Amino acid sequence: MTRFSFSLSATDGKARTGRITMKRGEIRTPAFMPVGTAATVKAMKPEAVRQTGADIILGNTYHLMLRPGAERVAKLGGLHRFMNWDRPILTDSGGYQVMSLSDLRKITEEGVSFRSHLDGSKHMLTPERSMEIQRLLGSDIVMAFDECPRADQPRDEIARSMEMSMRWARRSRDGFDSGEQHASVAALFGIQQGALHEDLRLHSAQALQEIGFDGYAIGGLAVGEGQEAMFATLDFAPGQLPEDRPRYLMGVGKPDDLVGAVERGVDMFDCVLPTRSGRNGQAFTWNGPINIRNAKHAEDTGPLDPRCSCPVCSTYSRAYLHHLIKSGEILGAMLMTEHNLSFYQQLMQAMRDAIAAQRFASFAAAFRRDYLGES
RNA sequence: GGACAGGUGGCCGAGUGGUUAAAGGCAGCAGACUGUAAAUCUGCCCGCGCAAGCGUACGCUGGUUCGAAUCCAGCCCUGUCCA
Repeated sequence: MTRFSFSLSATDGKARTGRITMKRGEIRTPAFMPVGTAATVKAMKPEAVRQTGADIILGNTYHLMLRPGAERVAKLGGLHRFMNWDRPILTDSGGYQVMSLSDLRKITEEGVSFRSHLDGSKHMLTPERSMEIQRLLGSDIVMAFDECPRADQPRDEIARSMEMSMRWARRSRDGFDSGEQHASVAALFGIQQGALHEDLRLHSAQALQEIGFDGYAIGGLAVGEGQEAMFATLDFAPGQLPEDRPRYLMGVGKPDDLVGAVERGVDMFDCVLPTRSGRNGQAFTWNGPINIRNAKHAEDTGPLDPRCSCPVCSTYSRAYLHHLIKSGEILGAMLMTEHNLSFYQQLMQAMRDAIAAQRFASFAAAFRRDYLGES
């Protein structure tokens, strides 16, 4: 059985649909991967995550190395067995925490030293250690260790950071390959940086291709630059990456971000939005996001979204969800998360179908009309 | 009937002469969330006004004072205890 293969079944404009085949299962693309940072997609049982249509979920190197610890997870049989998810898992390398925990870390050429946000203890993350942790976790898709810089950095800083991330990509490749047994079943993705600059993005794409990866991620977007700037970058960035490899836009995004990115040639996504926003009372619908806390839903007996086929929409009213979320009830977070993840998967399926049928442009236009309220 | 304690904005609760339209919390009304330090965070929250501002307001009535939620008197009410 193949370790990793990617095949396209149809393209429509720049949009592509196909599948990634791995030992633990298939990933239909374009794919949305729910985020399960700490060995759990928050508020969801793994079997419920699967029922939403997810083929693959995320875990996080940084969080899992702190708690419960990578060696402990390995001792317990790996992340899949630990959390009861037997399909592919992609693990982020800790690169995002270089940005999100910027007050708690120090960057050197060697790597990044973190002070734990849990207990203040010191931890070093290098490309080599990140590869080792992801191997101990038993990750199927391992991400190279990179630095994800904020959007507001000057060009010089973006260039310096990107160059270092490319050196770290080389070290990630070497570190990954040295774990031969794991490398025979898992895949390694490189991460393009360069923010909004076309020449830096190109330079980064070329550096990654010289090293060679199973897939290529677009990093450093959706970090505060705004959708217009992100789309402007996506007008060229995916095309700088190999056509025959999956292209993964990291950390994105809102439903309209996903449609716009697929339109520009992206194959994979992950984002905390459907899970986090769900817990915070925001539901995504074909007619745009709604805040279920709003008083106007208090006596609304209808579902979150009449066009949604998820178990939540076929069973529970907006009025009930309004009550649960306002009351801080755990079930509210569970049901909102389940709906949002289901909605995201229905959106991905609709995009895959539209590409296969060569009608992506009209699908996207209809989606925007309903979702954004455009005429 | 007596002795204590207490009555503050929808609720709880700080405040004991001016810097008090009155801390803080809750409730309420909105907003944000993009490779998860997030079941989190932010704003508004007496009335009128875009605003400056004006008007009301700390149980009630009266008093002291330049000035009172804060001091004094009487009254009303609540709680606990004693009869």
